Amino acid sequence: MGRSPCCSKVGLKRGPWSTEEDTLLANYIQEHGEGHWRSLPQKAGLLRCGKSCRLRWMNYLRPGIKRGNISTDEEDLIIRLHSLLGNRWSLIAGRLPGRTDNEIKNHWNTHLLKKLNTAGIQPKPHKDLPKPPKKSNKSTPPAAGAKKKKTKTTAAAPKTTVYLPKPIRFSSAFPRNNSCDSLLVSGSGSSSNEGDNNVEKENAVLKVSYVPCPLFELDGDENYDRVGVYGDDQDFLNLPLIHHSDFYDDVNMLDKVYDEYLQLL
DNA sequence: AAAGGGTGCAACCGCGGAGAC
DNA sequence: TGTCTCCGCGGTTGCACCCTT
Repeated sequence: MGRSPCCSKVGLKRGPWSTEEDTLLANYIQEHGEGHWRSLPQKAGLLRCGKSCRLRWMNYLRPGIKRGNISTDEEDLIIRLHSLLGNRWSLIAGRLPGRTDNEIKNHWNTHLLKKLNTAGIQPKPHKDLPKPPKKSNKSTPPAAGAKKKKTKTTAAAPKTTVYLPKPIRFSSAFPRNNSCDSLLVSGSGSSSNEGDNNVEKENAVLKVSYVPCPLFELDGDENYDRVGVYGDDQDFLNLPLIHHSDFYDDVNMLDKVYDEYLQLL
């Protein structure tokens, strides 16, 4: 195909953005709106490539961006969403208002991964899962792990079904307060002293939080989809779990996970 | 106080999807 | 149907800052 580079690198500035550049970009977007990133730098008087402008806007300049201080609740949610979605940072970010995919990705790689490792958990995003079906909706991203060297989806791919379950609450099953402490597993033994051993407690939270589940697809608005990656005739709910877990051994548990997720939102 | 290593974050890179033509 | 462009995504890198010795 001979894809041309997104921008000629000759004469374009790289590296950290100056406040002057930020101002130029922000002013231009305020006036003209987002989009047309390729032509934006020239029009805005920036010596940057469009991708760089877009990234700067999305991750830093965009109104409503929260920076730093990711709370434990947010961490918890990230872990849970990651267990559901894998490395689909944009989807995860979409569930955390004011957070960017880049920030979440960085936080995951620098903080949460370590925490999980400390807790003896090896996060396994759904690399081995079948790819989610392409939705007609443009917002559907590719499956995590299907990024590099991925082959084009075959035209003969089976027709897929998108499930749109109604949220059903199971609050009694997973009683939950703000910090999800109620999800602590008492099986590991001493949970007698409340709030004393923070590390153990945190690890327990992590152990519960990071539970591999079948793949879910979130759409852009406040609805959610359960995406069947299976053929029309197959009953998604009857399919076995792809990742086995001590915690989730039946379909009801999946619904509970769903409910937890909804409650978190 | 200085050096070295570690950490965290901003930015870049390369790829694929989607749409236009 | 094939090609091209734009856009967005996830993985990776570079570097400034922080911490330890």
